[in-house]
Amino acid sequence: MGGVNPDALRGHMDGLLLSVLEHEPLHGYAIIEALQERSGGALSVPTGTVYPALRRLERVGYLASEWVTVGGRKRRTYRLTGTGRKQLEGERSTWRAFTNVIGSVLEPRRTEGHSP
Amino acid sequence: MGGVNPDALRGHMDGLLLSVLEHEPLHGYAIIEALQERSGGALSVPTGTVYPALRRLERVGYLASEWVTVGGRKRRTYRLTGTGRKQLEGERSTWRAFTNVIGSVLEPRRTEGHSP
DNA sequence: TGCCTACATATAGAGAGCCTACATGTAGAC
DNA sequence: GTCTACATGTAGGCTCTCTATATGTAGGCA
Repeated sequence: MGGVNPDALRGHMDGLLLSVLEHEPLHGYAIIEALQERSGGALSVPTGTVYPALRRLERVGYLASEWVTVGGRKRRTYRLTGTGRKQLEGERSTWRAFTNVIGSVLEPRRTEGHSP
Repeated sequence: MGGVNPDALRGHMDGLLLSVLEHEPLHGYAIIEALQERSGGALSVPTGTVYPALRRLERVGYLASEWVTVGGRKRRTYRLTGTGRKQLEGERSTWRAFTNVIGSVLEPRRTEGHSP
């Protein structure tokens, strides 16, 4: 449990972050919780990964952020931009292609398949 | 063609290499071709990735190698060891878990159906 | 009052592995 | 003799993720 190999996460973090922001803006801390919840507890992404990644995604224009104060606490709330939304679509089709490619090599007999 | 994001490959290379060696020993160059063939041309893994990776896998005991001369050409031929075979099993179940986790976050509640 | 936990953001530095680019060499075709 | 395919290998760079640390607020509780 909680056991996703960090190396394997490489290159998929962006899609995960964009995905949890698809329907509502969230701040970093809430994003981490959302990832954990959506994955059934399997994803525990440390703050040192998430905060820099969010800034990077904002820098390239996929996200936009603003400071919001709630109950005396300051939160930097991120939302998807238009290009971010397009990028999310791209991440999803890339993901499907990726799983097909790796799957075809790793488990040659299985042409398709998602669940056991 | 050749369109798998290098970053995404991180942490999956081992499984791919072990997998193509499952049923027969191969040398590095042939492994690269096998990866390309099995993936339908999508995987073009450069020599600078494969050769060091094979050495690493040998160092940790998943592979064993020997020099073979064929038609005047020297090949270092790799084969799976016993632990390598076990590791391959591990890589496969890790892969299934990984796709489930990422998939659950990236494409929530879409288990079937296939809309464009 | 002081302490602890949960909430919340951020950065520095390390680590690892995949890539580009280059170096080296043989065999066979033309 | 030159070119392509075959074949292996290393050096150095890049980038992302992680660990560890720093900072600060709010609320419960003894």
